[in-house]
Amino acid sequence: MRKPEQAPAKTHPRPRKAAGRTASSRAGRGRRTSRAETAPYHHGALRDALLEAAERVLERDGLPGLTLRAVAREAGVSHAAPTHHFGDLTGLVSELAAIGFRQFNAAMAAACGGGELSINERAMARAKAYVAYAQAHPGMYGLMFRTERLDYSRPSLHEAAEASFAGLAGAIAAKRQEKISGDALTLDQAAAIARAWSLVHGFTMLLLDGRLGDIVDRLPEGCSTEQLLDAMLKTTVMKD
Amino acid sequence: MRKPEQAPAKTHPRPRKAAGRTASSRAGRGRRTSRAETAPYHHGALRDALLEAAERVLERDGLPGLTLRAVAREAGVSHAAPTHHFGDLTGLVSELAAIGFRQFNAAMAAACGGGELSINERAMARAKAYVAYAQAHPGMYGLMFRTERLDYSRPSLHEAAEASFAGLAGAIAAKRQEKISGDALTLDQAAAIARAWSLVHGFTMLLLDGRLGDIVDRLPEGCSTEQLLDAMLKTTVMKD
DNA sequence: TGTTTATCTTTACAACGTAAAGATTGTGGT
DNA sequence: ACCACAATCTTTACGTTGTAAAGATAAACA
Repeated sequence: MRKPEQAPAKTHPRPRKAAGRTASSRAGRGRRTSRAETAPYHHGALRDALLEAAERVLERDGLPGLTLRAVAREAGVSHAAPTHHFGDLTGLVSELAAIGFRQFNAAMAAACGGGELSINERAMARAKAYVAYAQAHPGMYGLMFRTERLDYSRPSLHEAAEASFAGLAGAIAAKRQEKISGDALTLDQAAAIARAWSLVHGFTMLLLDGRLGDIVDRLPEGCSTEQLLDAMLKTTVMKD
Repeated sequence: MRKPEQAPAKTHPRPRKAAGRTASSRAGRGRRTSRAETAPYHHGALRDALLEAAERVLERDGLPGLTLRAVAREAGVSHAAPTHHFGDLTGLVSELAAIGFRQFNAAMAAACGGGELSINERAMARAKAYVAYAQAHPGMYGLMFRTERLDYSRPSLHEAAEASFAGLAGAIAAKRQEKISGDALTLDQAAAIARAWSLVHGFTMLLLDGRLGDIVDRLPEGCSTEQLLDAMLKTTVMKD
């Protein structure tokens, strides 16, 4: 009864057999203490478990490996279980992206720290945290910024992504010592925001795609990508 | 027997039966044994026809619609025909991306024009051509810059992409009135190149993803994205 | 002319997303 | 306590995709 799934995966995808999951599923029906390690018919917190499994699959196998069935295997449930919680692949991916945006925002907020940093130092710290998050979680960052399968009409995703934008705009406003009136921008303000975001986002994308490799390889001895980022930002960030 | 191909298309994809296909005589060879109406078994120039079909499919249906079978349908051949010419989907996509890079480079070179522009004007023209190409061919641009399924070990793709980088680096060098010694860069030079590329690339990606919508909507009356790009570049491009 | 080779088609298979129906368990009403 | 109902998870099924392999056809070549 359990055989049609978890097939050998003969072609190109990573075999990467699911580790555990052997004697678990059909074991105890009688006792229902909800503390047992055995997987009962009702998981109890499958939705969160699926999202965690999805993040593992994403960072391990990359975006093309992030499939509904792979996530279900990773979580140890039937291949159709995710559908019930997320509707379809777009739903799962969008909820995962929302988590990513929250992590991302938290990382940048933490980098800004308390009040012991100057405005300029905070802007630099935020930019570095931006790139650092993407390097630490390339799968997540790719999911958030390069997938067409995101449904921004989902409140959780829309909200988390909006917070990301608001944080950026707020930082720019603080640097210019202006207050942004939520509904209107001058051309200069808009250009400053677009410039900062485009610069950091573009650098991150090119870096993750390995397209800056040609540049990094030609740097003087001992120069890292962080120094490159630093040098790149120094003239631009300082002048807004 | 079953007729698994070409009939159903029940869900979203377009049926779009092969239309023309009569003018496939296409000379090229000494012998024209091709019947006037019926398609000859041997196409004659299927490789190029597939690439053109792929570009049509891409711009019409987007990246997710660009499948081997869809391209074969568009070209009016069997679903396995592309495999013979490109090996696999990565091969087809990579060759198409190479074409995209060549179009892209040609567009930027044309925008720089002859010698009637100043160095700064040429840099601006190049940046605007960059964004304009992406807006005119969003599918192609997405294919070139956001797909993981590219095989840069293919000479055609590697070469075309390399030319893109060389053109950019050359433009920066011209602006700084330096000559770049192909094998080494100072940190300042590298930062200038990374800055220009990141800025334009990031802006383009955010624009195509609709993530600048919040900014554009808050612009003063009658401000277009071109003006935003202009304002964004003006301070930065001018100072390198 | 006959053979060989390149090109295209047919057939086949595993993986995928998704819909629908069945099985199991938690929950609320009486 | 009991039972109907709803939520959760599994099975089954279908159409899609990429890709391998074998068959058919036309061009090239001896």
